[in-house]
Amino acid sequence: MTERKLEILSIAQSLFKDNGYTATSMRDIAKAANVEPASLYSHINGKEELLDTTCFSMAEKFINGIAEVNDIYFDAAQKLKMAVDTHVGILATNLNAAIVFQRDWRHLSDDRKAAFIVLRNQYEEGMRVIVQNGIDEGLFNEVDVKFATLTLLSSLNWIVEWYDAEGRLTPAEIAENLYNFVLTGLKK
Amino acid sequence: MTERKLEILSIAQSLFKDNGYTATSMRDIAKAANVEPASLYSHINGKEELLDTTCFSMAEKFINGIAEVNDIYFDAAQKLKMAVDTHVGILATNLNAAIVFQRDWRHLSDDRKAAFIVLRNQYEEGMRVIVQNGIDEGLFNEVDVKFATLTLLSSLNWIVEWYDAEGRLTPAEIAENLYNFVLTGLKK
DNA sequence: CCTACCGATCGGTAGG
DNA sequence: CCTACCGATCGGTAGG
Repeated sequence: MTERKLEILSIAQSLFKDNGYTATSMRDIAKAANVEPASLYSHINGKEELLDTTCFSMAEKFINGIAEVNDIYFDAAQKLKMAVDTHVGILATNLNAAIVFQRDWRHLSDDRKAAFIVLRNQYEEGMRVIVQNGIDEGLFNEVDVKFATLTLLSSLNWIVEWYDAEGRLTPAEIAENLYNFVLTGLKK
Repeated sequence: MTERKLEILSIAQSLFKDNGYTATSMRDIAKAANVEPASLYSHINGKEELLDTTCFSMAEKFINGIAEVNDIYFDAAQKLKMAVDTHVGILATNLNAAIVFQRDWRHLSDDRKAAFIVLRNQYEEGMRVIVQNGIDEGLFNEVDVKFATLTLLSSLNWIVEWYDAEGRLTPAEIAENLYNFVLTGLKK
């Protein structure tokens, strides 16, 4: 990927984040990139490529992250901490792309969408393994694994809705708060 | 609101849920309603009215729900249970509208969006009050209230992504699982 | 990276 | 609820 292509991708992600993929036109992207609309096509094949690259490059980061965590032989509590840390880190350092990845993958073409969902399920499965490990090791309560993992992931994913790089919490602090909350709950 | 208008609204919500507000055209809605596109305008003022009505009628349901909970003088744990129950109930019985409400409020016009955000903050504040009550009453740990409420709400909101009316869990069971999870966490 | 332009589709209106 | 139609905008191409 050339530098200019990366620039255009980054500009597009910022616009997609603000207005959504569908409501962002190639003319909007061109304007933000200070070129004529037609000029974009010497760098990219079309609008969907921008969405596709965003969704799949993010999916790859998440899958590599969870694979790394599950390759290391610590107990489930430590693995969970690492997974939460990694997840929050990826979101925080790729915030625009993360929002697009979460919100607009539905607008991929049918076959690409199917491929995306496979990766998404793969990641969720990696998380479920950690929760199941925790139960097997006697560290976690005997919760409904599917349900608990979904709830955990929802907390992780919602971060993009309020995370602010200039806010009072660093990604590491967010990850720690989240980990503690998921582990011990509200009850005194 | 006439019966036919409600029908059109319901059809629109179903299409918005599948393809998003922006990617759904008036022609799509007309086709699904078995009328010509121009005929829709004898029932509604325009496309945005469909989104507006959806977002604000859902917001109203949520705000009424939390107000009702906070008006009843039980302890924070019971209030939280009621709030979770109510929230899940509203999502489950208005699933299409709930998805649109969550995903597409960003496409409201600027002033309506501002009004919407006020209502949204009002609801979040209602939830924060419950969490704060719990801490004050010595029932909950001294968590970061803002953070905990956001995490709680994320779990509640994410339900729409996987809830299935024909699935194995009823809304009441989902609410109970969620409440238990948020209260006690994973750790044994 | 530009000028010039394409066919398709958009939300919406006039008038009945 | 329909026919007929509007101006605007869409993603993208031809050719340089």
